[in-house]
Amino acid sequence: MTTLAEENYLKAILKLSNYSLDTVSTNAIAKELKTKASSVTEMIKKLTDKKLVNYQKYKGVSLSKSGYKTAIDIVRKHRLWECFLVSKLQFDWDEVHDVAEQLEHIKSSKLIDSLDIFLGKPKTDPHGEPIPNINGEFPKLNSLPLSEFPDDVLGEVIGVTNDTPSLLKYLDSLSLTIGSKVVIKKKIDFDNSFEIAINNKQSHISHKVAKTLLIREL
Amino acid sequence: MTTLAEENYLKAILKLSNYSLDTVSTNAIAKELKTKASSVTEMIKKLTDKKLVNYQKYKGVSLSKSGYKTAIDIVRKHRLWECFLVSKLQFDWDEVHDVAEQLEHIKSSKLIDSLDIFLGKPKTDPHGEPIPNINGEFPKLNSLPLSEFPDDVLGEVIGVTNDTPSLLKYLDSLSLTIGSKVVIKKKIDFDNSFEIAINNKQSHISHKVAKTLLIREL
DNA sequence: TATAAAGTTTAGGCAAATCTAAAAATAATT
DNA sequence: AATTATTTTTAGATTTGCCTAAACTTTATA
Repeated sequence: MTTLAEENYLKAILKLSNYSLDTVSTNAIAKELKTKASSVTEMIKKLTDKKLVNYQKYKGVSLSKSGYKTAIDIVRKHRLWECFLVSKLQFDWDEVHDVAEQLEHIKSSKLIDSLDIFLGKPKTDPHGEPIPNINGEFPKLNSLPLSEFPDDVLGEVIGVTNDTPSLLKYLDSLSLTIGSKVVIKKKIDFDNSFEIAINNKQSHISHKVAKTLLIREL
Repeated sequence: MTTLAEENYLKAILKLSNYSLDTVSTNAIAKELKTKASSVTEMIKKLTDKKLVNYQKYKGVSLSKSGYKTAIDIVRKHRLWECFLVSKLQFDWDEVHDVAEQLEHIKSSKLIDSLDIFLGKPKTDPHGEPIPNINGEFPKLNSLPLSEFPDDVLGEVIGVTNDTPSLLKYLDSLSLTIGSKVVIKKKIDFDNSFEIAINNKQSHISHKVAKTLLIREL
């Protein structure tokens, strides 16, 4: 059985490895979890003992197969609970994160599988992030970040890969939400920003914001 | 903010005081939480510092006003989550306890109040236990334990004040579930047991079981 | 390629929550 | 009322997860 702290470490490693089995550095984990590198080293040892990660001193950690599955299950729970909060309890999409952060640690496979069915086995959470299925596999969503989307092609926003409330509020203010139609009009080389049309209305966004938007070609 | 351990102590004290502000002994708490009296003493000191209980050495503890409200809120959460599991996720009533035990510690008043509305503000949980409202008040349910119910009067089972799975399975096997019609036919003095009719079918139950059944006169 | 800088680990402590064993207070019994 | 039994508290350890400071590796730079 994994503790709450262990689960948060596994989740951080999964995120920093871009949902792969790639190696992640001690400092990166410390930064992600707002803790100290020495604490990370200690926890890595415990995770190693439990065979949840592979580790070599000074060389970084990577998730083991079972660590990967454990971490994916937490992501699955987090995203399903976000769906529940938004679609059943009328939460706004910028209010769900902290509560889902708690709910993701509830241990009951019957609970999460029933919830999945109750919600109609959603493929994405309210921010458009893909939800791993019961076997830990991600659905394929044929989408690209806006920052990599081709110019002058009509696309639809299907997700936001960051749920910082300030970003979500900003996007709301631009009417740049799930379902919005977007076209890249011009790329500004100087700062990598974008002139775009949102539902045919002219606008401008930074590269940092463009990276967070998932777009599907229409 | 209360820790998980603190919340479990408050809940135990509330239960042992019969949902009052009565004094409870150290040993009783230790037994309820399957821990040692010395651990209880230590925790009581912390709860005292946080003004959640009133305490005098060797004289037992009682909940303070704020401790009572905190404990009642946990009970409210526990019972609302049980409703959710049974009515929305198709759990059986004998499967909900362990999961609700985890869910009751999720901290978000918006979550629990939305859940309450989503469920239609239920007055009782799947075992018939009353659910405190948002102000911590119990609904009145005009019912009695079967052990105190008058003879030869038709009643309806509206609750079971104990959710041990073995009891619930036993009650299922007797068809003695919420909504069943019962009449006490005879009290057996020797062991305080009861001859009863369940939906007009003759049966026999112990005093211990009769105490757990909440009956409303029809 | 030596040396400085950055990253990582070890050593030693701290707080929360638990335990055992022993001491102290209260309650029960002769 | 004195003694025994029970209950409660204290003292001292243990585990988990975190911290700071110092030591050690690796990487970058002059």
